[in-house]
Amino acid sequence: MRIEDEIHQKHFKDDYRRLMANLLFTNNWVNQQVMPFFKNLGLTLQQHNVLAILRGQHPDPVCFGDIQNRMVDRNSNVTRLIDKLIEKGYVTRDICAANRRMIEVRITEKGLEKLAQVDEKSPELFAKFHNLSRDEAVMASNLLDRLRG
Amino acid sequence: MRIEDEIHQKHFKDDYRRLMANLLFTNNWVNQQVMPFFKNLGLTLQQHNVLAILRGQHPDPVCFGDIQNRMVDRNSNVTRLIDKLIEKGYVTRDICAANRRMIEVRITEKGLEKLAQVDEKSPELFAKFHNLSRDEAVMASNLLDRLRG
DNA sequence: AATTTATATTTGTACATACAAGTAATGTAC
DNA sequence: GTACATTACTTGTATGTACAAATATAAATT
Repeated sequence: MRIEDEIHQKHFKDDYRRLMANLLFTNNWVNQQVMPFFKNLGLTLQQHNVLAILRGQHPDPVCFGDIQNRMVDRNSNVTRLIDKLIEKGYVTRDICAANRRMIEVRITEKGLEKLAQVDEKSPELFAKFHNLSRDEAVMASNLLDRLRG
Repeated sequence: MRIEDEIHQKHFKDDYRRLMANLLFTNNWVNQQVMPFFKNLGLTLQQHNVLAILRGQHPDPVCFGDIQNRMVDRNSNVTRLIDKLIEKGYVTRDICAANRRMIEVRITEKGLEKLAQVDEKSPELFAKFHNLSRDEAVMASNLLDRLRG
């Protein structure tokens, strides 16, 4: 469905305004696909993002700053995200011996199991994106890369 | 800059996961361009969206349900958005005589002036999107339309 | 070594969102 | 015309975000 029809707007002032509206609208659409999926598994999208970053380095730790820089959503408050993940037993946190300002975060076995559970179900989530062919997905992604300059 | 480099991730499991990360990341990027622009003018993106919808029907009123359906971000709480806009004197609200459940919202002169002020400055905002040609903006927009199915 | 500057994380707070429940007016069925 | 359902908006609340200020450690400067 064209963005014009989605938001009942006859036309846009120019193609860039149309693209901006479309990006914001599509982001909401993506969130509506993604949020219930993760909610069912007892996670938020951001919590999952952190766990995936930690698995990438496992068994090495990752510090807060690095987590922040690797997150898709940079605005997340890493301190509070980690608090939640500790409550659930998915990560551990320790003060770094070499630099006591830094916090070493590691994923636990329980965290790895949760991620495995997510992986098992995730094809069901990504099926919702298969309205585009793989080539089109690549093309869209490249256009977004170029949009950001 | 490629999404891989933005979030320091070597590769994605497939092109659809890459696209999803890219969409969420790019949405944040867009918000970071857009938010300060509107903040400077004393509005939020959603408040501006409502005002633009009201101008489209001016001098006719628009009811809450229609505002909701035309908004780019459907999750906004229209009641509270309108409260804010009334505080600022940009809109009026009246109970609809024909159906007393409905609320008629209208943009004021002051609201129209504020929108004119936004319009005057907006080329400065949209210049940030000119890393894509117009044709590419159209192509990106069409891919997003098709992604949503 | 004391002072300043920079880095890494935490905390506070105002505001926004998601989602469920509540209220009030209208429409429908009997 | 009373009872029930539906529509349109409002309110409450828990959680999340944005942004600024605070803390604590380390590094650099004098």
